[in-house]
Amino acid sequence: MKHIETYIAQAVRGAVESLYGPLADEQLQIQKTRREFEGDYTLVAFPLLRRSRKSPEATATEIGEYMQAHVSEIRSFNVIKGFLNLTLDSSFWQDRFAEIVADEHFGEAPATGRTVMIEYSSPNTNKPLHLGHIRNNLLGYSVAQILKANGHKVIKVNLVNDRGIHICKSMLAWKLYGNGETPESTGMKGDHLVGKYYVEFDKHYKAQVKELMAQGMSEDEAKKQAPILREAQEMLRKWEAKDPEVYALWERMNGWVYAGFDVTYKALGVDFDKVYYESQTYLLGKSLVEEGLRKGVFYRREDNSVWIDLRNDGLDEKLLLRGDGTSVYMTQDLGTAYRRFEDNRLDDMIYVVGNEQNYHFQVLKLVLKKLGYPEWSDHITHLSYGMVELPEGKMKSREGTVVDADDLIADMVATAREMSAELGKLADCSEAEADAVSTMVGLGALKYFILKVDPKKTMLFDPRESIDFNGNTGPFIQYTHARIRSLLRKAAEAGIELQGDAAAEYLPEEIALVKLLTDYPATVAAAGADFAPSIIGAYVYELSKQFNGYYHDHAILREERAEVRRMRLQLAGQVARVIRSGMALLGIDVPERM
RNA sequence: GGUUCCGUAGCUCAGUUGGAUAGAGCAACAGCCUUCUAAGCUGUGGGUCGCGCGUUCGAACCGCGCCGGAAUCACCA
Repeated sequence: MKHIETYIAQAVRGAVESLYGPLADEQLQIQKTRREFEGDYTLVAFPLLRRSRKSPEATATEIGEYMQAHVSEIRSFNVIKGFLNLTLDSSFWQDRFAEIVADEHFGEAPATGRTVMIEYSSPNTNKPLHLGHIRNNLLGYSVAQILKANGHKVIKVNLVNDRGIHICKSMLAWKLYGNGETPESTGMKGDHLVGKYYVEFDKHYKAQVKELMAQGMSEDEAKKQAPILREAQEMLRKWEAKDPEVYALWERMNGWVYAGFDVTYKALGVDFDKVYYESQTYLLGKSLVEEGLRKGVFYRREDNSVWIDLRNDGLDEKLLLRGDGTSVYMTQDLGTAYRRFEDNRLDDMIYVVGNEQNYHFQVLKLVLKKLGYPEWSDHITHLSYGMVELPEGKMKSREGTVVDADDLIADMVATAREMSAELGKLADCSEAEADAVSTMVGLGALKYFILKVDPKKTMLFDPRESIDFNGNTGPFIQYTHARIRSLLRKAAEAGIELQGDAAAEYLPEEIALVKLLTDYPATVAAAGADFAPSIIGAYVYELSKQFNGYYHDHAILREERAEVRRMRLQLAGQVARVIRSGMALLGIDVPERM
């Protein structure tokens, strides 16, 4: 189905041009009529005054009269100040509704042939996932869903930071204090067990620093000299040299972490088409650095380190390769970017990474451009998101104020369960069904809460108060869906035929719902263009809210006129369908009952 | 100090890319369940859109300058 606004715009343009002659695009301003005024679409007359040489009111009236006479879909119009409000005939909307019902792929754009890669999650393997990762994962997954709905081929990738000093810290602490503990022996999730030893390391490290300082060493020196840190650094060197014992321990403990992550990812409902491991990619990019040196884009310092000078671009000098020839973050990212574009013929590459990396991505794009790959540079998007803060301020792992992802998910589900029990909602359900619904609702609340916020903004998360199940929330939308599904079940039980002709007079509220439904494809397109799940969230909420008002005021199943009842059931069914579809773009499931 | 981002109701957030009287939810208060699920619906109160100047028919939105906050500017990843 074509976007209706485009169709209307063409009709209006035709009318205005036959009155005043050819128009530039910016002179034709059409928008949906605001709710407080009567009408479907509004033409702003001000930009046309120079052509009409009349007052705003006279211009708008003239166009309105012309359109009413010449465009069959226009039923009436009114003019308020310089605004021409056009009302379409209700048969126009009924035809649109019939199109929606018939369209099996409503809301999905046809294939574009474009391939987009999106990287998200990108965890370290030394500790479990936390609230910040949740925002990242939900954003990445949702944007991937939205891009698919926009007709792109999407490749979801994870880049796991599985190597480095942080992993060695956990490994060493486990070796020293672990007594051979395993996830099996302790019953702990693997990522939590490894995280426990990361904390353990920090404890001993701090104690050692304190002791060295008590012996008269300066703080800076003590922080460098603490034996346990030296040992961890030694371990990293051994790892790079592929020392069999260290390597085996590394593989074993990372294996625990991956098993743990898998559980969390599954609980969150996110997945990946491909997982990259930094241990396999960290050497990439060195040849690109060589290339940059040859081209004179980079330069080498006396100590052999390689740099790029970006001061003319408003940035600083940036290190690309260490003096000892080992790679840094930027080296690796250049390499992976190169490989990804070469291997996959990507049209776009999206990185879902926190805003603390804004500078990094500025540099990455500039370096690629200067290396002579503007076609990549221009198609890299850093989908930057703000921190999630707690009422006490920022999360700090050292102070134990981190909100653990697994705990949070479990809490949300438990709360949903309690709420259901309190409201007596799932009394006649099986235990398994009650579990499934509570999981959907708890996660729906969490996901919607996070995704409705503009990613750029730092957001506040109050574990006690923020997550609500009433008002502008995931459960509100899920509930709307469940009520409609209940209606349809009952209709089926009563043997009411839903298919077929449903010719009936539409109420204004019903036209309003149809209008909202027709907005869905354009909403999906807008969300895709901006990588903005929040646009979908706002739309689905609006649709639910509007339907709830309608549901409250009008009988649907209890309506006695058969064709009106059928039309209303069909309308409700399409609302439920679009809710389900939109929520799926957010990665949120909707229940049949709740 | 440089760069980037943010600032809208007591709180959490929208605001269709410059349009009409700036909107939701939460919290507060007042109502609505013998009738399709009350996780719902209706109503009341609540605003110097951080501040100032400019651009124009028109600015929360664009430009400039301030104020406040965040991130970053590492031979960490």
